[in-house]
Amino acid sequence: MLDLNRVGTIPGGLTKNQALVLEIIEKAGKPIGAYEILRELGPRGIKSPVQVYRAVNSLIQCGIVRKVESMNAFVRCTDAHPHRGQTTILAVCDRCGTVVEHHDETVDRRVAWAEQEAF
Amino acid sequence: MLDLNRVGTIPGGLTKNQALVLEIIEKAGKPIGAYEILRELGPRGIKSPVQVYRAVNSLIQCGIVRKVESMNAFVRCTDAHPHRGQTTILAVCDRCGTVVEHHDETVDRRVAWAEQEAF
DNA sequence: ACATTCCTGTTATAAAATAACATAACTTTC
DNA sequence: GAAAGTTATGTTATTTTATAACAGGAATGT
Ligand SMILES: [Zn+2]
Ligand SMILES: [Zn+2]
Ligand SMILES: [Zn+2]
Ligand SMILES: [Zn+2]
Repeated sequence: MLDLNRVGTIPGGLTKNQALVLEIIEKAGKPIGAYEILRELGPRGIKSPVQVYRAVNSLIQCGIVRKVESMNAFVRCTDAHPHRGQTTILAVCDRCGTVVEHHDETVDRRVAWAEQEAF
Repeated sequence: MLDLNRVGTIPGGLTKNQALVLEIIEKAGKPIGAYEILRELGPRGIKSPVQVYRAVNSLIQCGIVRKVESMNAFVRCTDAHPHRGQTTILAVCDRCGTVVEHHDETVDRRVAWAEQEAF
């Protein structure tokens, strides 16, 4: 499971727990915290935070989920794309909480310098 | 204390605790967590997390300290500038942890759209 | 079958942040 | 200067977020 060659695709090759967590994140439609995911999945057998965190981290590795650092929450990526090399900006709506992901090439150039300097 | 008209200036008008916390953040020279600040200031009378968080939040309001969300840590702003209206990018060095703050006008333009849409 | 690797479950603990309440200090206003 | 209002402080307890450590189970390749 967790095929790194299929980064960004909507995979059928997800683990049971990974699929469960992804389902909840998608259903939410906006950033959702790990413990809220846990509550939602309690009735379906997920009983501890580690299980959620493991699944979420796998999904992030896959490139289909992002962490919104400022909210300690996780959100589904809208389209299939690799997060490696391409810098992204997350815009979070103050009202409804919806997230729009920008793939800003200008920022890429700006950050390129930083990467040269090992940032 | 905490004069919002003097945002971004190196103020003499800081509270005792605010001054203590700022001193530690400055001495660190890189992002430092609230609980590490607490440990450093224990010998000087700061005994609880709330005290640190209160001071740090005030300093952020003043615009002289920033939170690095991805690290749960706080860093001194290198130069005096308002954080309102001007979007900034924080580049964190993988090796030494030093932070460089970019004031990217291009990003400003990009985000302007988002603000129009109430993001 | 055997070794390897990855996913799983469980318990306990760490790390980060806030809630709630009481007191002290500093300003205004009269 | 006394009363009232505001802001900073101290203290205790609790919540929220995240990881450590260990044991068992399922898949995969040889
Ligand atoms: Zn994405
Ligand atoms: Zn909205
Ligand atoms: Zn700054
Ligand atoms: Zn460096």
